[in-house]
Amino acid sequence: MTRIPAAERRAALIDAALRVVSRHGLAQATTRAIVAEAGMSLASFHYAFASRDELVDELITTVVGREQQAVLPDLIPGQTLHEIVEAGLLRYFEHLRSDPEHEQAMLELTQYALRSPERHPLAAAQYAKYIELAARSLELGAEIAGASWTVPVERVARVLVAFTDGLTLTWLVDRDDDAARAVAAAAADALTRMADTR
Amino acid sequence: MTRIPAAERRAALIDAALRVVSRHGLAQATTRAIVAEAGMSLASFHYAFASRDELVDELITTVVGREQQAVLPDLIPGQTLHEIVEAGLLRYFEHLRSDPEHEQAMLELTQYALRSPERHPLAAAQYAKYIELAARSLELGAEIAGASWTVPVERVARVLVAFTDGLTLTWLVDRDDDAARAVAAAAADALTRMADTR
DNA sequence: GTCTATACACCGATAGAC
DNA sequence: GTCTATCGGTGTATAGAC
Repeated sequence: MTRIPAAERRAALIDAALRVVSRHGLAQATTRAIVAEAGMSLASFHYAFASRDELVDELITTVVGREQQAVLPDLIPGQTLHEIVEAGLLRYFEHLRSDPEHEQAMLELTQYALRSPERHPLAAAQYAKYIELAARSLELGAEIAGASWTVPVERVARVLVAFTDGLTLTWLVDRDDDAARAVAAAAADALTRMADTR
Repeated sequence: MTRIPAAERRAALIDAALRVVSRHGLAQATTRAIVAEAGMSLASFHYAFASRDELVDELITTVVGREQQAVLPDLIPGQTLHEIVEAGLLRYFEHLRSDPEHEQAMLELTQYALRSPERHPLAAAQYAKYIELAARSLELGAEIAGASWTVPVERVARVLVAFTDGLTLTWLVDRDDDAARAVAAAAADALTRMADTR
C-alpha cells in the first residue's frame, strides 16, 4: 500500500465508517469492519485515530453537518408560505426515502452521543446547527412569500426540526408514505400559523 | 438461591434489563450486567432465555406496551378540543421530563429492532399499538369537546405519534423545556385543524 | 435447578518485522 | 509508515459439580 497523508486516511476511514454504520448500525461498526470497508489494514486505523471513540466523535461532528442543504426548498416566487414550507418538508421526505439508512445512521449517532455526558454537547451542537439552518430557510421562505414570522424564527425552526425528526422516526418504522405526507402537511399548517401571511 | 419458576425469573430479568438499558444504554446491557442487576448468576440467564436476543425481543414486545396510559389527558367537560389535545401532549411531556432515561431506552429499543429484518415487525407492531391508543384518546377527546374529526382518526393519531416522537428526540438533545412546550402547542394547533370544532 | 468454572469468538489496541 | 501477528479483555454461551 502506498503512503497516504494522515488527513486523507482519516477522511477515508470516516467515509467508510459512515457506510458501515448506515448498512449495519453503529454496534456493528467495529474497527475491523471499518478498515475492511476502507480497504486498509487494522493497524492503519490506530495510525490515523487514537481510538475508536475518537473516530466516532469525528463522525458525529463532521458528517452530520454535510448534506444539510438537502432540506432547502425551491423558492419559487408567487408561492404561498404554506406551499413553500410544505414543499421543503416534502423535499426532505424524498431525501429520507432515497437514503433511509443514512438518516437511521444519523439517529443512531445522536442517540449514542446522548449516552455519555462528555459527548452530549456534540449532539446538542449538531441540533443547534440544524435549527440555525432551518431558521435561515424559514426567513428566506417568508421573504419570498411576503410574510413575516410572528414568533422568533429560531423558535419556529426548533418546532420544524422536531416535526422533521418525528416524521423520520415514524416513517422508518412503518414506511407509510401517505401518513408521512400527512405529517408534512400538518406540520406546514402548524408552522404557517406562526406567521402573518399577509 | 431458592427455586424460582421460570416465568417469574424471565420477568425479573426483563425488569432488570429495562433498568440497565435505561441507565446505561442497550449496548451496555450485557448478559452479565443484566444478571448482576437482577441479583442472579450468569448461568440462570440462559436457563430462562435461550439467548440475549430472545430477551431483547421480549423486552421490546412487553415493556413498550406497559405504561401507554400515561398520555391520556384529563378529560374535563367544557374544555375545547384544542385544550384537551394540548393538555394531553403536555402530560406526556411531563412524563418524559420525569423519566427521560426510560423514553431514551424506548427509542434505542425501537432503533435496534429496525436494524434487522426479522425484528422490524416488532417495532411496527408497537407503533401500531401506539397509534391505536392515540386514536382512542383522540376520539374520546372529540366526544367530550363536542367536535368531530374530519380526517380518519387513525390518520390524526399517526400524526400525533410523529409529533410526540419529534418532541421527545429534540428535548432529549437540548433539554429546552420552553421549546418543547412550543412544539406541543404547535402540534395541538395542527391536530385540531383536522377536526370540525363546532 | 442452581451454581462455579470455563470454552470460544471477537473486540480494541499494540509490538515488532520490514 | 505499513504491514502481520498477537495481547489482554470482555462478550455470549455452556459444561459439569452439587
